[in-house]
Amino acid sequence: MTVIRKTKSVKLLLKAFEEGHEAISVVELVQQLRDEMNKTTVYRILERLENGGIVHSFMDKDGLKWYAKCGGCSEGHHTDKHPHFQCNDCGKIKCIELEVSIPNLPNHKIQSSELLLIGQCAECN
Amino acid sequence: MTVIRKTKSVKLLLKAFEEGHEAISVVELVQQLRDEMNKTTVYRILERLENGGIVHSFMDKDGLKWYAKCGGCSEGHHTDKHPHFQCNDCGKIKCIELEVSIPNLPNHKIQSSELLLIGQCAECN
DNA sequence: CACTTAAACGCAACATAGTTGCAAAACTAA
DNA sequence: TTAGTTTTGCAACTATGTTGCGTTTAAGTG
Repeated sequence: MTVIRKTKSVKLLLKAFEEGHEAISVVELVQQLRDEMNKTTVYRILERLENGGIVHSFMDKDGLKWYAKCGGCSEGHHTDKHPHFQCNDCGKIKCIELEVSIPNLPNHKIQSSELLLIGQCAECN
Repeated sequence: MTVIRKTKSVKLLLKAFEEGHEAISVVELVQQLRDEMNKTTVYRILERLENGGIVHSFMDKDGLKWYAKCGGCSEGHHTDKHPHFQCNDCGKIKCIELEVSIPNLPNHKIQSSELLLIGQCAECN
């Protein structure tokens, strides 16, 4: 089991996930923390946090990477299969805490799934 | 209604969608057609074809853009909400012709959705 | 505390997907 | 044929994400 050391940088990143946002894009994190740490560090810490089951990642409608705090993941076994909603107007993404039934495909082994809902959020509607 | 002119380049691109593949990444198309046309042309024709409802696009697990032939789209109204399956081993993607029930979110207007299933395909399994 | 070892970090350079502006070429319609 | 519009190629650019490597920081041990 890999231990994630709570370095100064790690703490700063974790704090970013505590502040209202449901999900944050890597681009925004790099921008937000540009005075505190290098962008390479941001990428590497996020990878560590994901491997450790602290956060999970997914791609948005434009192919950019986002992270959000996991609500039921453990190392090596990310059970989070909840969908994400991205607003076409403000671009924000939030986790939708709903179970989605994944279709069963003959001869296929499904390991994970990503459901992205796209539209207009409550604020922009 | 926009008419898509069947230029030589457009015909070549359309042919690429007829040959076995279910979905093709832009990267592969650019590579495949590199002697026939410029990559900018590939991007622009794909955009036209999508607006015309001939093909639809989506992002894969790595944030790369893929296209596939629509089976029920018309201009400006892409009704294709079927999921896509991407193999973790060979990387190929195919359209899954199944209806998926999209959850209803209060105060949200959902305009489209993308469900990507990730695992191992029949060939790699 | 001093020393050793491993993990984390910064920096610069790189790789690659996708975009833009502009001029040349191709096509359409009269 | 000519005039006007659309399409294409090319080069330059933007942006996300990655890699290698040397330096710093932190953890563990005697």
